[in-house]
Amino acid sequence: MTISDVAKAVSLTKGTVSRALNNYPDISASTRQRVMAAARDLGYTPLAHAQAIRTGRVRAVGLVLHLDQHDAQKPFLADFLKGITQGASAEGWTLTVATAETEAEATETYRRLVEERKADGFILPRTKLEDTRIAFLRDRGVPFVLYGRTGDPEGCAWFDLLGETAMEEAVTILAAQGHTRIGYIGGDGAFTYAALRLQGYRAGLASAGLRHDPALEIPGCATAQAGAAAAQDLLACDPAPTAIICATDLLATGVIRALRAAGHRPGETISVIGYDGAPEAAALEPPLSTFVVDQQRAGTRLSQMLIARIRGEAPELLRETARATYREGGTVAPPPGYQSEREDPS
Amino acid sequence: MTISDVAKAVSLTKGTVSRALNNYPDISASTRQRVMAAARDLGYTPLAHAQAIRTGRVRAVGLVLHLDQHDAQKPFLADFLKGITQGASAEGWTLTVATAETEAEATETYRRLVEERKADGFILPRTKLEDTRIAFLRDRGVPFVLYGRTGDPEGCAWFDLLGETAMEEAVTILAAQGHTRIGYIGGDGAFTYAALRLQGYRAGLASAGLRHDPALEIPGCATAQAGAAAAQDLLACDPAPTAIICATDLLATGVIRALRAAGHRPGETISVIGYDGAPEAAALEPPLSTFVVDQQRAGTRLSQMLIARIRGEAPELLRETARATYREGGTVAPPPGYQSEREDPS
DNA sequence: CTTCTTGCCGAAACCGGTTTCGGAACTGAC
DNA sequence: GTCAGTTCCGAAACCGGTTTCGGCAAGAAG
Repeated sequence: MTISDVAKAVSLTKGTVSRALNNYPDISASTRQRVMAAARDLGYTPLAHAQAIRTGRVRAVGLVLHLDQHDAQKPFLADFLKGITQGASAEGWTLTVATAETEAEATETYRRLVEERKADGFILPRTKLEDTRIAFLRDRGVPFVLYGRTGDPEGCAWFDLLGETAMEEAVTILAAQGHTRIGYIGGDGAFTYAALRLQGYRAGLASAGLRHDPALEIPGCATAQAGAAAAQDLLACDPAPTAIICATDLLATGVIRALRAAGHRPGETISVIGYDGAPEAAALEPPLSTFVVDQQRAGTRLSQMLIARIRGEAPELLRETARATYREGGTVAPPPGYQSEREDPS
Repeated sequence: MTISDVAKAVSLTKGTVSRALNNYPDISASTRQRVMAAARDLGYTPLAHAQAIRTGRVRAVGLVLHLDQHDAQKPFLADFLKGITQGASAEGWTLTVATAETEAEATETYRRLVEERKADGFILPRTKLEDTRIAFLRDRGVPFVLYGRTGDPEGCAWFDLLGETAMEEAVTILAAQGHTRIGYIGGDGAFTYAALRLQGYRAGLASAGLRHDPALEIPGCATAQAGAAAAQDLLACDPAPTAIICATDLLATGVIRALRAAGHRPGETISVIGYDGAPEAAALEPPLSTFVVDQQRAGTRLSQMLIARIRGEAPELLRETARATYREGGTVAPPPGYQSEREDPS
């Protein structure tokens, strides 16, 4: 069933049918109706690649997953993909997925997808402060949207969650419970989110009127093991923190394991707050108190924004942030022996 | 950089260049060398969609993820995708991903992908005994490969794991520890894997010389909650089972929660074996003893087989199975009070 | 020296769409 | 009644490849 078949059915030329279906203004309303009805009745759908040869658009968004061994993105991948495909298919677009392990392999993959034109643009997850992917795509003039922010935002569109706000809120929550020594275990500093969340932690301390002790701040942790080791270091401080904020739930799982091994009971003798809303952390006993990210919505917005970007929208107009919502688990409690000083207006 | 540019550079026509690059026999070796060198130097890569218009192939494998709320596939998705894309990209193919929540939406999605020709064939995960997707694609003559088996294998190619063998092995392992009353909690009966694993459980009982008690067999569980409820039912049996085999790790997490709530200590007072190798189950304390599935390899084989199928290989020649490997966690122990009757050759 | 192959490449059709261009028919103004 | 301006569609070029077909030239056979 080609466009020529439709043209024959309505006794028009394929060029006219094409213009009718694409809402060209030089087609009369009656003809347009007739063509559209015939196309529907005959079950005609244009071949995406046949259109692409002239329009240059394959109507596909690209996503290259960076799957090294410790990828914190894994648990949310299904929701994220669901969001992307929903946003894309609402516009008649599809999703092309590829994977890469190293940064070099990733660049090579982008290059291949661009040259073969398997995608019209890309969603870039896990952005870094200095990101070679951005440089590469910017250089080639390929549209892209960041999931996260980056060092040089020139010409970049993005969607991101305000991790810094969440970390600040975490400090506030813990301070309200009476904690004064709050530790922080941060993520890999190459990623933008890690820097922002660390800033948020510090801002939270400041606004809570708490002193910033560099010894309680352990950035640069990428794995659950690293989180566990960092937790041990924090426990060795004097005085030890009574609460620990983790930049990711992955770190938090390692932290909780280490705390248990050290004889602590998270949610009783010590408090822990994570970030992500990972299912692994929700399955713990007690469930981790954490900030839940709506990955599906992120995916949807990203694909919508990317399509807009490809259609010519200025990147400066495509910058959006959202907030993660705090989910009470069971790992937050007042510090041991703390007497809540209730407000007493009398 | 088009094929015409290459043709101009070597003073040939684009038809000749095309034939040279595609290894047609009527091109002299010297010319072929010259063309290929020029193409490489100029950085020429054919546009996939431009080729597709004549060849009818877009060189893309399709995958429609069935993401209802209780999708057991989520945790492995990253590995699975990694495998698929690696198998595909080795042949110069890519992966087109879509999602669907209901079966009707899935069919509609397949239809759209087929009509727009966004994929040349499909990998069908989570096969059912009676699968509407198979009927649909078979009817349309669209190539596909099953991840799992199905009721009517006519014209089907597949890759699958021998879940039945694993379940049989699970019984054997538990019987060797001295268990005689071994419960089984099975998955949703609509899926082929559920029926096969149940068969494997029964076969294991038979070969271990254990009586099959229907009361210890609770099939049709889809969620962790259902698993927890089933565990409570099993504990209410008289005598209660001393070990429980779960068709999936998802069920096992619910089972273990219920067992704990009932005062049991998995790995001491009761034994549990799962299946899948899910990270959530590995994060438990103690880690779940389970059968680990190499999802990445499954993905790789599936994409390789699908490409072969699309190239014309007979489906009967594309049927392959693999085995899940048992991973000792910490949830298996002899039944309480059981004295191991050691082999005593004296 | 013919004639028949064979090897090798050019020319052109083709795939299924989109887009440009030009002209016929109709309209309205004078 | 003429003429300019619209409206609307046909014709054909075009996108970037692939594939078919035919023919020229060189080599082999007689």
